[in-house]
Amino acid sequence: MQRNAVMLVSRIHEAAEKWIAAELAAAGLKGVVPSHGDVLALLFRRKEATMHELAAFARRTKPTMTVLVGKLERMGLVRRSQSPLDARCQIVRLTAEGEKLRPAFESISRRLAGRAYAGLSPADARRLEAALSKMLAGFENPKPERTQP
Amino acid sequence: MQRNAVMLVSRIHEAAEKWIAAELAAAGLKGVVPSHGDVLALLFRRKEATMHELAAFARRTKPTMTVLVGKLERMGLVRRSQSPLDARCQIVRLTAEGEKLRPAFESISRRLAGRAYAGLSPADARRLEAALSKMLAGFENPKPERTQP
DNA sequence: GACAATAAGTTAGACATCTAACCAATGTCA
DNA sequence: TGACATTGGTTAGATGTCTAACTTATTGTC
Repeated sequence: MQRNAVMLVSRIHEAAEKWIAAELAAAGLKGVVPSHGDVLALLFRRKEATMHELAAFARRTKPTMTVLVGKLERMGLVRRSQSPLDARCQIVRLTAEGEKLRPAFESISRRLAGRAYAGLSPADARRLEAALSKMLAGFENPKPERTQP
Repeated sequence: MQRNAVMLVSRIHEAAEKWIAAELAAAGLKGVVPSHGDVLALLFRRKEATMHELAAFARRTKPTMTVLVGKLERMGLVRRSQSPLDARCQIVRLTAEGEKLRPAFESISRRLAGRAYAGLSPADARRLEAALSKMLAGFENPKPERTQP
């Protein structure tokens, strides 16, 4: 098994998603996936957001966000309403029920970071973030590459 | 936007998957996702494999592998046949058509690594892999954690 | 002001992915 | 040997995700 950086990144991503999903289930949110978590995370921070803003924040497409918010609405955690300023926009807000989840979310978020950085010195953590940032830039801003046959 | 390690890992994972899918499409494999690539990668290495082995290698469930191999079979890249030794096992092999893809795959794999490590010194790369390995272990072998309210 | 262009959302359809349930073949053990 | 457990694989159904096409509302331009 090769253990190059991309493989490691993939496996960490999958393991982290699984861990988060398990924590959400333990908090009473069975069937909630990390993307739902992103939606709630923005609403904890901003009180309200449009579908478009939620999609951008969660880095998902608009149709996907329609599905995600639809589920959260059926679960009674958020509420959708039409914006009075722009009739095209749907405003999404937390319900009282959704607001109750804030402490559980903050706890999960804190423990996630703790787990990720466990065993790393602050200097190691800084170097890790720098290296990952560089790696991300390499994928997101593709330079014209030297083609190797 | 927070740029902690988990967030960076998620974004790198998504960017890398997108890059790989685009490269596969450019190589004439429209609609082929990285998981299909994992299937082919093992077959390039081993000539044949059971569904179970492919699922373990790609870290996907057996039902998912049924779907993935089904698609590759419809595309004419692999062939399924029953094992003569164990009637339960399906043996999956590359077709001649599938074998033709080997050079393109090796090129993509090489360029992927090049892109991931671009701008990192060998020492940086080593430190990065060590840190990521530690992080992965933290998620996959969850230690009993100190609960923080 | 009329009309094209843009923007916000949804619907439709496809697909990878999962869990649960199932079938068939093999292994185990009294 | 025969009952039971285990293993390999598929089927069924649900869901998150995408692209393409569409609807409706706003904006920009002549």
